[in-house]
Amino acid sequence: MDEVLWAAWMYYEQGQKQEFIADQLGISRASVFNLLQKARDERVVNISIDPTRMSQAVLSNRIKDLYSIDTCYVLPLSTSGDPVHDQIGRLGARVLEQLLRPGDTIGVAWGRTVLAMSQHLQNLNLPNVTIAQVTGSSAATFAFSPPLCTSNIAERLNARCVNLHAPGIVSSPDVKKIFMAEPSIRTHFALLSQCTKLLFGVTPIVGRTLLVEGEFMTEEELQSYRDLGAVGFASGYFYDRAGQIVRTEFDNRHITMPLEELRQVPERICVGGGPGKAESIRAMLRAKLATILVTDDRTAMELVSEGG
Amino acid sequence: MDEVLWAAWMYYEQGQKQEFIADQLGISRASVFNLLQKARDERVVNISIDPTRMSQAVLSNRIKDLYSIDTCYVLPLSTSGDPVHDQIGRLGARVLEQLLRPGDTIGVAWGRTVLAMSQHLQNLNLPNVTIAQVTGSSAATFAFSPPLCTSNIAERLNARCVNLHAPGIVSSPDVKKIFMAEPSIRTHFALLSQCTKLLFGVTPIVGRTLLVEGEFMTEEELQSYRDLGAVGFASGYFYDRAGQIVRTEFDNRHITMPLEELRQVPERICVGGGPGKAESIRAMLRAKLATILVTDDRTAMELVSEGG
DNA sequence: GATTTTCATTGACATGTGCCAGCACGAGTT
DNA sequence: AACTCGTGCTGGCACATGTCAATGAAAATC
Repeated sequence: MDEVLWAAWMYYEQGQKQEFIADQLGISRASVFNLLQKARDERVVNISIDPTRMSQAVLSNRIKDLYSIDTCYVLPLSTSGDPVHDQIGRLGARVLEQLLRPGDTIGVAWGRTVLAMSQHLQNLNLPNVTIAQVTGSSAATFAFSPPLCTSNIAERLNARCVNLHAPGIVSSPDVKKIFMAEPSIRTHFALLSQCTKLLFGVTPIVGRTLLVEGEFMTEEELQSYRDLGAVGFASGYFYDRAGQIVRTEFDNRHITMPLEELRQVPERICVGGGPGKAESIRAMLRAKLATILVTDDRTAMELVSEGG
Repeated sequence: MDEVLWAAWMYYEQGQKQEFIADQLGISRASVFNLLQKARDERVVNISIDPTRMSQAVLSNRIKDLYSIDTCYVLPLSTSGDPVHDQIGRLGARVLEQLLRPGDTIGVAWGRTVLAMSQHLQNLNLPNVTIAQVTGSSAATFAFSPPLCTSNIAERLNARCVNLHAPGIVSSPDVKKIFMAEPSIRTHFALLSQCTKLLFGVTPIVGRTLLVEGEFMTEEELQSYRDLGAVGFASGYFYDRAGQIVRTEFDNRHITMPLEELRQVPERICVGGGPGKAESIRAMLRAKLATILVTDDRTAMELVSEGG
């Protein structure tokens, strides 16, 4: 344990060669390499890119102006092995790390990218940070479910984790009302209304979607939104191409942060990108759900080009 | 500029090889190397070690308990080319980066180690941080003078820099009184009393010292402190082996933060180490000038061993 | 106590990186 | 136009790093 630290210090801060360190510690150079590997794995060393730079590129600024958001971070997407949502999660992690302040309360939705992001966060240790689940859980348990996204992020940030102990969807509007009147649920929503930051993904609603596959809703329920012109879903709400929120009776059974309160949150970070998501993201931006966007360069190109 | 960013991202976040990046960008591998170099120089990438680990070692905890301070960071000192104060400055930089909070006001003294520290700070960008000079300047201009230490740190942290526009030593107590009554000086000292953190070095007062060489005081003035049993100087005050503050008429001509206010600052970080400093540091700790100590392992050993 | 499993450690080889001298090109100078 | 200077890019070599199968010591199992 201590050896990892010493090796890391000598290598990364003092710029010593592995061989020198091996001599000092009386072990083989290969072992020094292993110690350094461990140091990286256990995040004893932080190697990270200043995310503000990612928002200074030309593309970022055009998007920022075009959609009147506060900041846009654009990732240079490479043909590496990692899937797109993983790479975006990585940049999202850097962004959150930079934006995080002591005393923050962060509302977290769910999704593949949000989970990926949680996995790439460094272990930070700012005082008095709270991570709160924005949406109730779905019936099925899958890797990127709301409680998992929330608790993963809280763990990495050494923050208080507040899960929402309620289903995401209930059977009738009346049941929702009953739930919402419960003291423990009321407390949770009171906390949510205090959020200083919000974190969510986007999903288009064409073809097979996570919404249906995650047993969050049925194909029929989803279709009813499509019929009303919805093109995407983010932070708990559906919206159409023009950025208008689309509602059906489903909303009355959905236990999630109210739209008015959501829009009050000063910093609302949306992480999302990859092929086929551009249209959905464009509409989401028009709906003013996000103030900060983290995406990839391909999607960013689409966002500025077909100004449709 | 953009290329630096892309290369850095692909290399450090995606783990691509330089050759691959060279292909992508259509340049030679050597150029990619140069871009990465630039990225490191310009601090587009941050490579740093989590300093909390440095305070979890056995040695750190013994010092912490022995001298009743809040935290002690211990550096594994190697026989590398870098001088000791430079290495300690490096660790000090990591510590400050971790402790820094939005809205902080940081009082900065001066010294070789404090300057070294400023040079190793990353470019951070927390809102509303102020760096204030604790002591007036000396007549001679040397590299680690109070205004330089202050402004270097402020620059790196993108913080407001407030220099103290007054000499460190004046010719008589009356002149000090006149200075202290000046509105601009009063404003400065009002700011200092609001400090949330303090940063200073230590110097032993045997042999040729910076105090005399920096033309801060004369050899005779220094000797008068030695005669009264002083063994060190830190954050503007002399103290003896038992940790008692030692005063001479010199104090009445010294323009610096008052002792009572200094001890009110919640986090007082002392950076210092290297051969011959242990005794001075021990006495400084007894004088309760610091709450946080950053030092090297050799000095740390001395601090716990000869419990004199 | 013998046998198997696990795991950290290592030497040696394969690969990636750092460095430097030399080249090409544009800007400023005569 | 010729010259000089400065800057940025590149090829190729020396060296540093990453990888992996083999080794041996400790722990677990029988």
